[in-house]
Amino acid sequence: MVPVSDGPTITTIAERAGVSIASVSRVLNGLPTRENTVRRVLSAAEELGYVPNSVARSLKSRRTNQVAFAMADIGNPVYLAMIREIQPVLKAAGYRLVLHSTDADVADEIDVLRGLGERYVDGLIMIPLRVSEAHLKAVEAARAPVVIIGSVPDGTRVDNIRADSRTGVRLALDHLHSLGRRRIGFVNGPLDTVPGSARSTAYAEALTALGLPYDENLVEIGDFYRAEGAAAVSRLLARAPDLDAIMCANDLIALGALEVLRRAGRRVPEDVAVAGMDDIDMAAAAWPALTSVSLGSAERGRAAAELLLDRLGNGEREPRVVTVPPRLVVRASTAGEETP
Amino acid sequence: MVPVSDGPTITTIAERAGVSIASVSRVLNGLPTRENTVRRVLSAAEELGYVPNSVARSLKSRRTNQVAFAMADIGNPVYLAMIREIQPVLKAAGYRLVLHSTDADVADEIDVLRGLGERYVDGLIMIPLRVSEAHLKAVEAARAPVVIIGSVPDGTRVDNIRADSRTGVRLALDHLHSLGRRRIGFVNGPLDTVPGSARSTAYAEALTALGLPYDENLVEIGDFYRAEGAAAVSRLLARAPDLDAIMCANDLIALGALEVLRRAGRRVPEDVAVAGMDDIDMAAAAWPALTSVSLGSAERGRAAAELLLDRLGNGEREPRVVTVPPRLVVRASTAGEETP
DNA sequence: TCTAACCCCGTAAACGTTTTCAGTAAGCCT
DNA sequence: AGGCTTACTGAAAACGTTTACGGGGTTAGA
Repeated sequence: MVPVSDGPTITTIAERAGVSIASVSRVLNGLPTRENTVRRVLSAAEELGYVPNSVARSLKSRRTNQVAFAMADIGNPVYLAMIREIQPVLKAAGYRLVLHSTDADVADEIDVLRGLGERYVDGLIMIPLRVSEAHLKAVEAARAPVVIIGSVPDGTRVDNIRADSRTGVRLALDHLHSLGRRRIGFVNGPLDTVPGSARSTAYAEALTALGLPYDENLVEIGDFYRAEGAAAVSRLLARAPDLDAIMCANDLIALGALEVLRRAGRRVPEDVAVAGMDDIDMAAAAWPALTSVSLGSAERGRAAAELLLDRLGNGEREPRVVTVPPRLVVRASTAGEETP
Repeated sequence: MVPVSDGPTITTIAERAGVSIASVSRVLNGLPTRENTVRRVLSAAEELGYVPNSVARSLKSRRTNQVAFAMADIGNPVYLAMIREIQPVLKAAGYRLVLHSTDADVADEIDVLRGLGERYVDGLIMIPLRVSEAHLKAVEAARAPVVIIGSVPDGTRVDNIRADSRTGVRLALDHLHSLGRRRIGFVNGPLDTVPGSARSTAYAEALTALGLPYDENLVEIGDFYRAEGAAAVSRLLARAPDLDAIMCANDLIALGALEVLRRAGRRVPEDVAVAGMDDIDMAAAAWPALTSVSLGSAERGRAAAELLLDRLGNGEREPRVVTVPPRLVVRASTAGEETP
């Protein structure tokens, strides 16, 4: 466990096997070599417990076999679901995963992008919570392939994975409407975030499509976490006590909503139906189990990894945009039969 | 975004500034240099948008500024809690985090350890689910500092972070006992895992200490996941319908237990009290909120990171063992007043 | 004016690989 | 047997840094 003196290198092997380092390299890389040489080199390598130095290899080959993933916060189950898909895909392709948690700090995210110049990774998958001009500039200037999860302006020259939260919100609201709900509240996260703004627009549009009025009293802004979500739901309940459903911009908020409603003595779904978004693992484990719109976190993660690998194999192709369709997962919090 | 022709190197800068690469390097590293040279180099670097190549730097300096974290499965909330602590500590010290998910596969874990020879990281934090002879051998032979989270045999020459699940189980059982529970079931994960075996012993010991008999019918083995845990709880309920409490070897199992009990029409905690271990985020969000023994995942993560950093600064000190004390977090699932 | 001391700077080696290029030995054909 | 091809090998360069070493210029002291 204590750092060993100094590991063997191909030079050590070459000396012991009585050949040149070139031959050693060839043998180790499976290039055609005389049987006898192969044997000598391999046994020397074996005896010495040789392990190739990946740093030296990277310097020469200009590839690190590492890919970075940058997100706001590993604690967020959505990002976690993505990592769970990304990791095996990369691993299968021989890449290691380097993790960056940026706390949604723009400067930090730009740093990551500029850091690509250091060449410690071959590519980057990034999921910025907010997308600024600075981001776009940095992305275009990046020294390695980048895949962005989360919509960027059309025309940005970057591989892009998108969720379709517009359709997603629409699915949920249609569902609530079909259950007879007409006073449907909406609890969102910050409007200056990518998901926040998209879902805000989507809510308004869906109401219009359903012929329901947009009532400011039915909308509340908090943050994408449980505690903040719960607080926002409390405010919403106070302002619009007559609501019969709450659409939450993500599942963490929805979990907070369940808690608040329970404390307030409102039955879910009888009195108030609750729907979330993202379909995180916890949604199924909640009680009542949470109806949620899956935005395909896992699929987006996988798609991002695949897109990046593809790009790493072919640097010159045109940027691609992949949109992952949403899917409504109906559970007890809207359509439940169970009562406590 | 498309890979740029070829980034500037110190050679490029040297040419433009009309100095040698040595001077460039000196300036960039802040070594004493004539004012005039400094200015020329810095402005050349600026104009060229120079970013140092970390691979070349690593090759020379023999440090990568990367640390690996290897665990069975990123999906597990316990490991996640650890990562959340480890990441910022490492980041503050200038290290990047490389993630390995091993699926608890021994061969895979050994691979990670042997991979240290490739020198792509300066150190490793590993949390093996099972600890075999092969592990210990590989750890002792590792070419870079290693910190193991999870007990290893005394005397193993490796920095080691331990939870104290013995005391943890004891805390929970004392608590249940003090609430008047006497038929306390136990749902565990596989006995050949580090936590599984520790908690199994601890359960038996705690019963003895409390003067309660060990009843085989009260013990069931499943796996450390919700679904498997739920199945195990079902079997347990069938075998011992008279139990009045269930101690679960982790919170995922406990969440499964809540579900099964609810379906079975048993009230929690009135009919059956439920306690878990690990105190994952979800425990507080469950309903009823889950009593859980915190084994200090966050603290263990942080301690591991700090121990590794310390070791990276001082390779020769004696291995250290840090034990993080458990803490009982009482919530509604054992001591709740609320009823549905 | 000469020497000593000092300060910068450039040359070159080194880190551990991969890869090009040229050379040698062996085998084959005529 | 001599020339040609083939098959393998070794020397050396290269990847982009850091750093030991020594040389050259300047300044100060004698």
